Amino acid sequence: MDKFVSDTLKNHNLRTTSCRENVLDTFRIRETALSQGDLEGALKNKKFDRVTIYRTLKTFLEKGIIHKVLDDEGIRYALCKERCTEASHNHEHVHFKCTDCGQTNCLDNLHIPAFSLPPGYRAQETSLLIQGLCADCTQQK
Amino acid sequence: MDKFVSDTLKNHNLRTTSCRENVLDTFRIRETALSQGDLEGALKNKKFDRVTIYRTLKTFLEKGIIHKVLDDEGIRYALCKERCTEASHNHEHVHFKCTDCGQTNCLDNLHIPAFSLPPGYRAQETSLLIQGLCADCTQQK
DNA sequence: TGTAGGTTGCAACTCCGTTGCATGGTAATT
DNA sequence: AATTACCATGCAACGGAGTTGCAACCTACA
Repeated sequence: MDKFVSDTLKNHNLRTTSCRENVLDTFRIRETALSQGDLEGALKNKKFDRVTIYRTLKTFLEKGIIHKVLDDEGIRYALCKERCTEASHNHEHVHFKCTDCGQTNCLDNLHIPAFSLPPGYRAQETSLLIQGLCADCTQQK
Repeated sequence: MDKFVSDTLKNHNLRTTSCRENVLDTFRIRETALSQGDLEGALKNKKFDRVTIYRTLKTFLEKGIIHKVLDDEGIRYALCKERCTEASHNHEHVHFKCTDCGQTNCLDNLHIPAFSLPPGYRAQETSLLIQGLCADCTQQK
């Protein structure tokens, strides 16, 4: 199994199990946001119970290994970059969803510009979802 | 029934039915984002079938009367402001979810600052979700 | 007031989120 | 290498939400 996978599990004090290794490896290889259904499909030959995949995702969320990605179609998950740890989860997320190929990716280099909230409001976490055409799909037009 | 309600239905070429009037009126009164479950609860004495409420929301979405609001907990819906019409739906949404009281509101006065996408990317629609404490909940701390 | 066509309620199905519990597996200790 | 405490898994089960088909009903207009 990949070094990133075993290291990640070890660094977050998680037991290395087949399901966790496979889920994490799928995120590593696909490099895009995945839904629970995507994972079930990708690992269907491994015969993991859907509850196990559900609990694996929940555990990874709690540990800060992945984070939620939201769009019109529902909830997906993506790997957190180095900036996220269990103690200080990254409080700013920028995601791009291509309306053509359907892929959703994190734009880690893009930061949310400053904005001013109404009086009395306090921001703790912000996420920006941009929908449009990704570079690959733009070229094909 | 409220004038806003009957006008809105008429302006979008929708027949005025009891369910549509009540759903729209609930949005008008509550002034916050509502889930299908919220609406079922608010209108449970009216005995509308949950499929009817589901279809009402779907119709309102298509007509641009409401729009989806997404956060960790799932999908909610909120009234679109004047800026949205069926032809040109507003392509920028800013929502604030209070982590204390749980309410989600549109921040119509707040615009998403400019940002620059990676080469080749084209934005069509953007939505910013800010989570934190709203003015009411901040005061109570 | 009658009619055409849109709307509703009901049944039914699927998918996802969630929990309890018994079983099985991992990792630390000896 | 064997033991063992505890965590992880699979299975069953439940509720909620999304979705569709269809017959009955109701709105809007002539």
